[in-house]
Amino acid sequence: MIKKTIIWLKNDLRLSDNRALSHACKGNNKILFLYILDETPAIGAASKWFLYKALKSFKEDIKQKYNADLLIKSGNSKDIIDQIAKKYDIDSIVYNRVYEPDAIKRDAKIKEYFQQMNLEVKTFNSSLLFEPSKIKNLSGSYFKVFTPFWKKCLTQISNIDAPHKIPKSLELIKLEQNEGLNLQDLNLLPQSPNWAKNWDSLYKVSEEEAHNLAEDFMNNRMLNYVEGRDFPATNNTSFLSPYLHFGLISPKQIYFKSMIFSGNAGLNHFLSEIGWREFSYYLLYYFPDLPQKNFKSKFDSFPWENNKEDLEKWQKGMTGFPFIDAGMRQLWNTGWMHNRVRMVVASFLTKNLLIDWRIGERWFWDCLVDSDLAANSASWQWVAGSGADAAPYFRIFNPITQSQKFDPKGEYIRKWVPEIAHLSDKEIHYPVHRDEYPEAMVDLKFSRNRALAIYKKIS
DNA sequence: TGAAATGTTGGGGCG
DNA sequence: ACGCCCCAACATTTC
Repeated sequence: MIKKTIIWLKNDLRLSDNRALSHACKGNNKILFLYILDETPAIGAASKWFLYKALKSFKEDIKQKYNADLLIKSGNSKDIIDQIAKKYDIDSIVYNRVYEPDAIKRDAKIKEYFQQMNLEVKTFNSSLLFEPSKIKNLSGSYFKVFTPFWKKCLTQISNIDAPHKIPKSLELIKLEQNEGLNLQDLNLLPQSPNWAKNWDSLYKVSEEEAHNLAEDFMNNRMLNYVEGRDFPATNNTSFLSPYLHFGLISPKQIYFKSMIFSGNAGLNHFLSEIGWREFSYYLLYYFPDLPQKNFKSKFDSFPWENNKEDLEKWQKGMTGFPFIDAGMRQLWNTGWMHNRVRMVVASFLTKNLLIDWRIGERWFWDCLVDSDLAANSASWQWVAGSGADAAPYFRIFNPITQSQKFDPKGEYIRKWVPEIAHLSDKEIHYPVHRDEYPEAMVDLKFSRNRALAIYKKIS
């Protein structure tokens, strides 16, 4: 008997190691590829650009490999699936789980609804190495500190099943003419101004490219990862974050690919970065308010100043601190910022400017191509000190020292803050008022001590 | 996945 | 030769 199956795509825009897809291809199934733009949560502007490219590539891939079309819809997921299920006489719905709190709630309702309608609903984990519900500490509760969490995960890492291959062939449900939307109709691309007009040269977005990046990283930079990862002027990180977020590559694929470096320090470090991603999802799973609420409630009484002009200077990269401004401009112009610099600008915003981490989180959310609710909120809380296993309150980065350490020749600064590119390697780290370039917006010593006093009081 | 303040040590200049 | 001081350089403590 032939079963008609919807494969409901979310942040799993790939054909290889797509657990829901490989399941749907087993047995006597006819498949309908469905993508619904159901913004839960609302997607940031830069991420929308990446999503557009990812969908475009996925659409092309299924066309080329299976001569399949992607049915694109926008709106309420349940209503849309319901309508399609009825129209095409669907028997079964399969999808890979997502782990954002609102989406979990939404999907639970959807699953229940269709099961009651006697449809088969099958879900899979295709975006995490470890299912959050399966990792617990000895007392049966959840880990709140990264190291023991990751240690526990590592004891189970050899159980991870190998990535699935791309299904060779599949049967299709024939779509009616003009069913669904054109990709353009989703309004994912910026119009006026089109700030992403040169982004095609920055990102090739495809499943194939995700694997190329992973391999390029492993072949050329993994061995130097421990040291190299900290220098924003160099290209020593994997650059995989947006591809991971939208599922153009899975963490299991990355893990298996990286096994040739087994035992290497670079690999362990790299895997622990994957581990932080897992930990972020894990925390979000057990503490669904993570994007809004301080994990440590002591921080609820933190006297944030939230000065609007200060925030704007930070957002525009006009703080007068070259390293900070380089980072903020890299973010604005490219939708990405080097991890080392993310920590420094976040520390500056929360500690030197006393601006609420949630405001910084929102800015990153809108500007990053790799915006990820779990990673973004967990990381901002980590920097602010309000998070689980957070940086201690007194760990305040000095943007000048960080600049001297991690951009010793000022290459990163020169690239993004050209107004001061003529300064010497020595001078370039220090705030200088030059023409359009502003004076330092705060006194580091003063603002540091002010933050210390406040943090000391509330913790 | 800090930085600054404070403490300790040891070499060298000097009377 | 010796004690004294200075001050890097490193170590420890504190925030």
